[in-house]
Amino acid sequence: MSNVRSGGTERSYHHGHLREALVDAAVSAARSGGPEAVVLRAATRKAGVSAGAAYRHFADRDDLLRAVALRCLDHMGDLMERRLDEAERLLGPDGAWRQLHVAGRAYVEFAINEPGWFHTAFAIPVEAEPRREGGNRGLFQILVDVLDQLVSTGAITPEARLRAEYVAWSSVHGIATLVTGGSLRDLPPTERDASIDRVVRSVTFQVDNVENLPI
Amino acid sequence: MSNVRSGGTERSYHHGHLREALVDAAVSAARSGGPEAVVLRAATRKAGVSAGAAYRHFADRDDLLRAVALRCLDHMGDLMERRLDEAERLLGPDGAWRQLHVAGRAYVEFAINEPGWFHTAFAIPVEAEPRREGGNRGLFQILVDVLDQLVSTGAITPEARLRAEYVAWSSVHGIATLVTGGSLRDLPPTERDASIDRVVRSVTFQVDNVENLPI
DNA sequence: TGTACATCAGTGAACGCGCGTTCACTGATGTAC
DNA sequence: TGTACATCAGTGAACGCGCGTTCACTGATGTAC
Repeated sequence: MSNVRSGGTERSYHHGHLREALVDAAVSAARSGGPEAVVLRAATRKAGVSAGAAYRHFADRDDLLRAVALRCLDHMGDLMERRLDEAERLLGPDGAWRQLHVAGRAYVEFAINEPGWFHTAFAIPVEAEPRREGGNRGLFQILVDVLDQLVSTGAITPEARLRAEYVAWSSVHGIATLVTGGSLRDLPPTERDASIDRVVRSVTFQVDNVENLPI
Repeated sequence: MSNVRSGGTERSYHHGHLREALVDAAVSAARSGGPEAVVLRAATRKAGVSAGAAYRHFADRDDLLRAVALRCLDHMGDLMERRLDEAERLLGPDGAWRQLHVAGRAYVEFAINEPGWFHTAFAIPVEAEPRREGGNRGLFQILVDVLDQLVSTGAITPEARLRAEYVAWSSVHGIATLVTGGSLRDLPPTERDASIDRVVRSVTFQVDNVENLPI
């Protein structure tokens, strides 16, 4: 079974697409088990190949984990792009604000629906790959673009734009983390959703205000 | 060395405080290595005791990890209480806002100065212990109290108070996570600190605003 | 005050586990002539 | 078109590792009489 190619033909000595097959296997393990489930030997087993074969394609286990994390980030970026595309049709003059809102919501949506992938995406440092043809812009770039649009449409001042990515990202990443396995893991779903809603909405006010506090 | 009591007397067959000794050992391992460094066998070795002895005090490894996480949360709560106490002397009429600010800052301060403990604190679900004599109120209770004071001093409306803990906590937990080992791990320190500052300040606006957005 | 005994904290040896990684090898592929 | 050969992806056996956990045991402690 496992040593048969997708076409149904017997697997030859050379696999042909082993690298992808290993990443596929590990990505699917990570989906249910998170980063800990990214296990070299398990991936080779699933690909129907001996354990040592992995080392023709990855320097070590972390190298595989990085590849898996990239795929998880990619899935996340895909969802965000998709949600932004869907929202674009509905766009009014306050469009830039709504994009920020939609992007944030999609971020948390992904974390909730794919907690394994979400945690794997951030389990190891990866430097962004050059954008692939047909690929999404990447999480961070999407956020940057949306915030830049707030400035270019005059919704916020350039002063408010400064470090706004950290503000927006922190909120959304924080609620996503707390709610998927963190301390808020056991919130009842309706309360959980209301909280997410409150957090995502409040990002607007965070980004929009830059006055100084008394201290 | 390791099998000698603190008084310098030879260790007897019965350790006397093995549970604490094991937690101490594991807490100190977690400080530099995070939750993965909480290893039963290592803790017994450090306490100068056989591996099996741990099972007189902990059901399994997770049981030890929970005890360690509680201690980490406790350290965190201590820092927050301390910072709040220090700030109290300086308090003016806008005191409640400043308390929120100080508490948030202390949260991130802890994460940055003790990343191992910070990650261990949230590595496993723990239900809060009853408050010990002289102990702190616990992270979440501190946050709740501070937010309640915003209402009682009239700084925010009861409506704004609703789910404000999630909003405040998400921001602060998000930036702490991203900056300690997360995607913002490599931010240069000055930029990092400026970002933390921006995020913590912006919590105010998040909490203070509850208007509805167009969507 | 002394002795028998229950209690229970710690011993030490062993188990099974699955992992990451290395290495000399072998089989398939494709290229040069 | 056929043959020699270099290349390199995959084999399979082995290594060392340290872990969590169990178990029959032993030694110290404190309590009842």
